[in-house]
Amino acid sequence: MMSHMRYCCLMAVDREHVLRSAADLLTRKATATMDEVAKAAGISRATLHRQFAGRDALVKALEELGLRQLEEALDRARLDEGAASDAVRRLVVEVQPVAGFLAFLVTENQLFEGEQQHQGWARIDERFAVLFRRGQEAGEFRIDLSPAWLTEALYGLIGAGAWSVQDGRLAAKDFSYMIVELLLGGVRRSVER
Amino acid sequence: MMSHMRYCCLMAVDREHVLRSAADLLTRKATATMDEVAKAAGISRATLHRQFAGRDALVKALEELGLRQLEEALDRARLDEGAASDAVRRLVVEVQPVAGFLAFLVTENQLFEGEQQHQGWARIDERFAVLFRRGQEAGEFRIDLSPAWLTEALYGLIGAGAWSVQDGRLAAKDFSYMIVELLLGGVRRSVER
DNA sequence: CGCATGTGAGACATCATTGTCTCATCCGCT
DNA sequence: AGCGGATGAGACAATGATGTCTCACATGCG
Repeated sequence: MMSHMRYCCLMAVDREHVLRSAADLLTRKATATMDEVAKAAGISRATLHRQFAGRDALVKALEELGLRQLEEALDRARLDEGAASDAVRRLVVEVQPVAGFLAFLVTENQLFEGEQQHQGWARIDERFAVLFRRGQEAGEFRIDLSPAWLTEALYGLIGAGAWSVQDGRLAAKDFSYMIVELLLGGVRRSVER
Repeated sequence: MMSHMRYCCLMAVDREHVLRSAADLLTRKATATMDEVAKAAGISRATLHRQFAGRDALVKALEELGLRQLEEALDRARLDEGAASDAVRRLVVEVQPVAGFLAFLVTENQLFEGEQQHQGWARIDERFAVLFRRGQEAGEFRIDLSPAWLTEALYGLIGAGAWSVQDGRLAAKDFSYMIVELLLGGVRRSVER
């Protein structure tokens, strides 16, 4: 099988592109139809159904790809090296390309009503929290804001950033600066800056 | 008309309660059925349909009430009085009761596909931005983070907070502290604290 | 008590979405 | 040119949501 690695128009690439546009669309309009998702991706509904059995399969694939890419971004950010502040900076930079995915996943993850919290998500939560805890123990971060809250807050900021970029209210090149500076330093002017 | 102000079980109150539970539910599960919305509010689907012609009417009412309550919260916060930092603090405190609404509105507001951005929303945006600009001009806030971004970021933080409280990851009493401290001071320890 | 109003439960037709199918077409490859 | 694989367009039934209806019941009021 797979004797020909040449693809007709696009193939493995297409799958990712489809998921990317689906995430973009579903982030804004969670009730979007399969037909709308297909059109947003520039393919027909038939092809969409060939790649993903149904809406559930699409969302699951969306989660898997998003979580995987997010984990890869965290790997690249080397969260356990150097100063925690710098690690946060690297983290946001690496996360930017997947920020759309992250925004979607954050809003959609509790969609799993009674089921257990997707464990892949818990792992990512933990990696964020570990970083913040490390910064606290190193005396670099304040200790009156819990790692769990900082994790949620960073999700929120990244989502807001992705959102703003998508709407043209924020230049993509300012994405990481705006997020990191606000998260680390806050809005208040301080003498040490 | 309206000769009897006595209500059977609840009436005007009920409407608000319905909208409140609808916001809570739809924030978590945007694809929720009218039937689910009705059950979440503790009423029958028939009654829900009597109060709101359909899903669109429900969402529109949701927006109107949410925006109105949000504006009222901003009024109470007296954003133009005293130090900008204190105004931010009052703002978050006043917004907390409507944070669920706000989280819903933020995610759902672009649901209006081609139509114009709901103008009521633009007004609220502006009030936030004015506050941040005032803080900057007073030398209280740093000037390298644009008021527009700070507005979006605060939405994100409030949403994350509402979200965390709803899931029990954050105590309701810590809501405003966690948000305000992070927004104003950031996570980095600084000498002036 | 009798009436009016609002409600819950359910039946029902209608509509939209979904999932599956077929068929014509296009493109890369041999 | 001929072939294989993938696609787009559309038909189709099945499913689910929606909107409207009726009826029985409860509650407040005169």
